[in-house]
Amino acid sequence: MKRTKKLQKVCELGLEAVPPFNFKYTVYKPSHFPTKLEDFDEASETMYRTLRLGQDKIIGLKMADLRKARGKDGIMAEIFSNRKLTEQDLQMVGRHISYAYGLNEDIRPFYKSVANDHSIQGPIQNLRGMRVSCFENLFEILIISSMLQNTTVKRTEQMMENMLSSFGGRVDYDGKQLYVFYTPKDIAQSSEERLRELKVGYRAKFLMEIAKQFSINLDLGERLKIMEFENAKEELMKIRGVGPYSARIALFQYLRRPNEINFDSWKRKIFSKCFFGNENEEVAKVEREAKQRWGDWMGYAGLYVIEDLFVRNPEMQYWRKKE
DNA sequence: AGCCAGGACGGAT
DNA sequence: ATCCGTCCTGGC
Repeated sequence: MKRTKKLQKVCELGLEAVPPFNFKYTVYKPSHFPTKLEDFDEASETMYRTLRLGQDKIIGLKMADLRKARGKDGIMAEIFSNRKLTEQDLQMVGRHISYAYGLNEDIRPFYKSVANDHSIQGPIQNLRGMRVSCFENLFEILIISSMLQNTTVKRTEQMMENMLSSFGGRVDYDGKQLYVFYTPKDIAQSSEERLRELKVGYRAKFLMEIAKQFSINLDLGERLKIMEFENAKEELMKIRGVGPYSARIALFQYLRRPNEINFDSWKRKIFSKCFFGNENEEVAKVEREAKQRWGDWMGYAGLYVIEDLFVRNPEMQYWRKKE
């Protein structure tokens, strides 16, 4: 059991976003299964989230709407840490937040491109300014994708919690206790048998391989960011344990490619119902229809539909856990 | 008890 | 190119 680290407040960082910007639903996605890596406080509309900087610096963030503080679109981030931070460190934190939440992306071309599709206008009105969020690095998002594979969300949550409580760091700041994601080395130094005890099943082997890859290949994520999407997809699928499903998650979330979406079991049902009025249409048909309506913005449109559904029906979380 | 769902792989076709 | 058995766990 790792000791809890107390973090002290270092400073604040105001990060502007290209308008329109929806703070709440950019930093907080109701459809995402909860982990103790972050905590969204509904009452104060504040997002707490941890981040690792290099080997030994741990960051705790407390993020709020920049509009409240300065009347501008963006994020006001209070930064907590276990170490003294240099100017360069702060720049890295700022860049991470900006990229993770797509603050510099202009999403108006998306709205324009789907203006003729009636079915998406409600979600766009309700969530206007929402972007894809991916606070994870490539290693982390691939671990999460692996745990989403071939199982139910309920079990994914269990696997995440088991792995985080065994290998993750623990921090305490501003009255919140959160985990910090483990590093590739933390896993690589462990063993497949140990992972199996944490109920990750046959994934143990894959998780171990991914961890070993990333403990050698530290900048794979950055390399993929400057590649063509199709080449990046190929590179991702060279990693054992990463197939089309996981690659798509990484492409959509981490690389921010706007047309990627997996019509997995529960999304297939939702979109089948949405397009055809019944839950039973097959994946290929659902995918064809989505492509037809939303073209290259298929992933983004899907995100708006799903998040809107979860915002309006909080009980969706419980429905999905069974799927 | 046995059977199934959920991705990825690897071997067979 | 497509199909099939296998990996693992929890739920029926």
